[in-house]
Amino acid sequence: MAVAVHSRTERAIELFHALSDETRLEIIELLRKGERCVCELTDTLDAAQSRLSFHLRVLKDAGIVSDRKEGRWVYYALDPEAFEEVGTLVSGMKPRALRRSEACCA
Amino acid sequence: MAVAVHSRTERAIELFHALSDETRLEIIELLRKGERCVCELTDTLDAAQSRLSFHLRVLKDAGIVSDRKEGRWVYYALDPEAFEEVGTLVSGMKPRALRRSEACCA
DNA sequence: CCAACGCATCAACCAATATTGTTTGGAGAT
DNA sequence: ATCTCCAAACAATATTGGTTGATGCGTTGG
Repeated sequence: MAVAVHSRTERAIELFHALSDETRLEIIELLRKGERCVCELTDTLDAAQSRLSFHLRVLKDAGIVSDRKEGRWVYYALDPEAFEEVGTLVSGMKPRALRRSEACCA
Repeated sequence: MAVAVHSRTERAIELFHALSDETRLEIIELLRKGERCVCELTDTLDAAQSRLSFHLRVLKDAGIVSDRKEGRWVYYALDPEAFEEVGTLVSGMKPRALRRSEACCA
């Protein structure tokens, strides 16, 4: 499921977009302490279940979290690889020229 | 100009949002080669001037690019500090527990 | 001084995203 | 079986974000 062949740029957009939302950053901050079920996230974040479900899906599609089903609960956890990937992407965006290579527009 | 006192989270959102758009990533890729005026960006990216102006503002507000006025041209360049900042932010988001600390919802 | 240029800003519009409430379905428990 | 609980899926609405075209302002060259 969710195959989606990504260009490098599309992948960057997906990751950065997933990280550019307050609720999702709060989820990530919570999950840093270890995996959590949706019920605890809704309690802690005081958010409607359907809202969290939406944001968890965005994070999951981006590969930032993974989910695991156990009984009637679903546990979400951070995927460390995603953060490595973001780090690599950011490194590749740094300027390689130190200002004023040669300007355009003479 | 653009004072805006940011919480850590708000700052992260601003940065990630600025990076989550194709046009803006293209601008960044171009600027890696050195500073450029808006006119060259419009030519290279084949984008309307007002469109680029919009995206350049987003990047500038986020501190990702800086601008320099010279005669009738405005030159934009990447600000390396911003990428350090993003790197730091990402590092601080990595999970500190390696899965299953203690689960909730027993 | 005026016309052309380079860029920012604004308003209007359209597309994409987020929120809310409701519904559906799967897993226990009784 | 049935009831309860958890979470995903759906639909409707509200909000945000990006694009476009027009306008305005400073700069430069004639």
